[in-house]
Amino acid sequence: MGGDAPPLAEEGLPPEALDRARAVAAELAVLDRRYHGEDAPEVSDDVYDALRRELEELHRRHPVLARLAPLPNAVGAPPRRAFRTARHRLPMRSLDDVFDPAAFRAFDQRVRQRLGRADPVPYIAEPKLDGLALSLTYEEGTLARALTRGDGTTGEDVTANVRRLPTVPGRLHAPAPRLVEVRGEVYITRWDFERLNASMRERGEKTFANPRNAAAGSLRQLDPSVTASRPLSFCAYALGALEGGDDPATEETLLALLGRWGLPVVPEATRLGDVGEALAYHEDLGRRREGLPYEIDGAVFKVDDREAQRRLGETSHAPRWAVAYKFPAHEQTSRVRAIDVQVGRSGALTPVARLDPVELAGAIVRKATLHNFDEVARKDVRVGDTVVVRRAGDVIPEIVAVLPSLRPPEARAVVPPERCPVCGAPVRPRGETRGLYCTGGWHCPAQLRETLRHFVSRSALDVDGLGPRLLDQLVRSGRVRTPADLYRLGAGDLAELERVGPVLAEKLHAALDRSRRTTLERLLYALGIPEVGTVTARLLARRFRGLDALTAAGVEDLAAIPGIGPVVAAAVRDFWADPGNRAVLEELLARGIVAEPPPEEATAEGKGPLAGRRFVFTGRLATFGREEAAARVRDLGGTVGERVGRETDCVVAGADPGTKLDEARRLGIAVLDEEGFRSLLRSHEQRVGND
DNA sequence: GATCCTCGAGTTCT
DNA sequence: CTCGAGGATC
Repeated sequence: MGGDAPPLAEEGLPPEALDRARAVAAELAVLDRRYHGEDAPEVSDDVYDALRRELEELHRRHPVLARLAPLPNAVGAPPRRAFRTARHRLPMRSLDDVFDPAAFRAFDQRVRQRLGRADPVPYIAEPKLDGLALSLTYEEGTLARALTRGDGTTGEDVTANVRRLPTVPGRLHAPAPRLVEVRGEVYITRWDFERLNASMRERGEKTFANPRNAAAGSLRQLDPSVTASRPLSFCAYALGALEGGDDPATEETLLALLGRWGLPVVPEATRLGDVGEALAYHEDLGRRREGLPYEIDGAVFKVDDREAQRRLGETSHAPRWAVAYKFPAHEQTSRVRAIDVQVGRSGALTPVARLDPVELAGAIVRKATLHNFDEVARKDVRVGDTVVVRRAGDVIPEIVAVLPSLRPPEARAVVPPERCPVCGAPVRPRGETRGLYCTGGWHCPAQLRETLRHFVSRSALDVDGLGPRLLDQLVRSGRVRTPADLYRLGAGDLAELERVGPVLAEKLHAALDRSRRTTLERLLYALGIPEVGTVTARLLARRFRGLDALTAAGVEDLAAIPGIGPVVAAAVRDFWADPGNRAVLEELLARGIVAEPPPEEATAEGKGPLAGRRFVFTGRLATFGREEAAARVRDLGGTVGERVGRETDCVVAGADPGTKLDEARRLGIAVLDEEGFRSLLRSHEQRVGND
């Protein structure tokens, strides 16, 4: 066999693997050209890396693909014509990447094996700044030439621009060798980046997508005076060619030498004794990443001993003695397996992309919302597409963009459904927002289940243990048709559900029973009145203090409440006007729901030591939950907001604070840590107690 | 009528 | 967290 097989019928190579590999290789080549030829690549490094890893993985699985669809010469792009080009004395290589501790340990293993050492090898570690690599040649101590990396062999001559950078010395402080090539990174701090973009916006110019693009774009200006006006920083981290001087024995002494020459040296560089310390360094840097003044995408580890470096040598594209240990990507590529349609409690139909699982900022992401069908159309997401996925604010996955060149030919655009995918009821657009809604109401199992989920949620009636799976069973078996039906269930009924034994049934029954005693504002929120969330529910509860007064209230009475206008008032009115809603409310009350009005003091406004003061919480508080903390503030007459604005008086920051803390600092708003907050409460609560 | 802020509603994963 | 839109304010 095999003798007369056609040349391309390679053993076990599925044709789709070949197609995919070729498509990815072609896309990488395009990105390469764009990245090196212009300054505004459409996709981030993360995306580029993800595609490259995918192709490498295909090569591993089907080695023949390495020949049929090779990795494009990673840094092989024509430099921009406008700059003169010059060859590097020594090629500027890239570094191999690793992404997890196991791969880093494997790197260390290889190093020690090649060096024939059983004992630990010390490393120098430094943050990997997200900027633009630069090579500076000093002759007799004077800056003679500055080259970008270019394709690694040949770079662009940006000497005139670099001479205008305040952090690059024109002359080295003595004693300098006859010729030395210093390598480092041009970058821009987060703060400078913000300011630069702000001023570009003011002048109506295009802003930069990220600090790296800003640094690259600013350095590669044809007019050096423009470069001079940009807030570029530089730091040095390596030596290239060296003539007429002593080669330092270790990376540590090398960095010290760079410093003595008057060059800014890469910050946070640290010598580490072994792998364990290296891993700890990486972890620590990752924790501090967001707080650093510049953007980094990982850490670089180099064997400290330069003689050992020489013995290790290099592969065709990277040194064997160094590695870039990158942080988990904030952006990744994945493929859309399907586009599901979810039905929310209001009947809203939401398209959700089911994705090939990818790790993103430390979590495995399988789904990403597409919000509505307009968005699907605008982004033109199709089943089978390769997409760029990001976790917005490192939390909620979103599809940033589609890579259209990787679209398989059979991918078809998604058609918005005409009938609810769950209950088959017709679908209608609602209002101006062109979202689609299922018209099935509580006959639609999905709508009913989501309504119940809201009803038992923590801010509503807070029934512990009644999750979506159980609710789904209750709905589908017909045991529950309205929220009030929940209170008809006995422990026996609950025990009939799948995966519910007598013990759990008893617990659920008790939880339901407990939830009967609640507050008016919780009940109002639980009912799911359109336009009424927690805040509006509280306003209504404080003003009317009872369901009879509330259901009898006219639109004018409602709209008279500050914070409630005609739209919300009408929504509340309409809700009570619906006989079905009234029936559910009556039945809830008949089944023993007791809604406590808010305490009298809370009704009076502008009282209490914190009256008129607005608090916002961010981060995790160790000694109480967010809700409890908020309740304590309100007890003292203060208000609690969700977002930081000019109205905010005080931000309370717990562990791992979010962007709200930055916003507070920016606006110059008082910030309390948890301890400060507790003592504030203590002092005021005592005074109230003593009255 | 424009502008700024806040609220509601939808979303993911641990 | 983000979006869109309601409400308050000038």
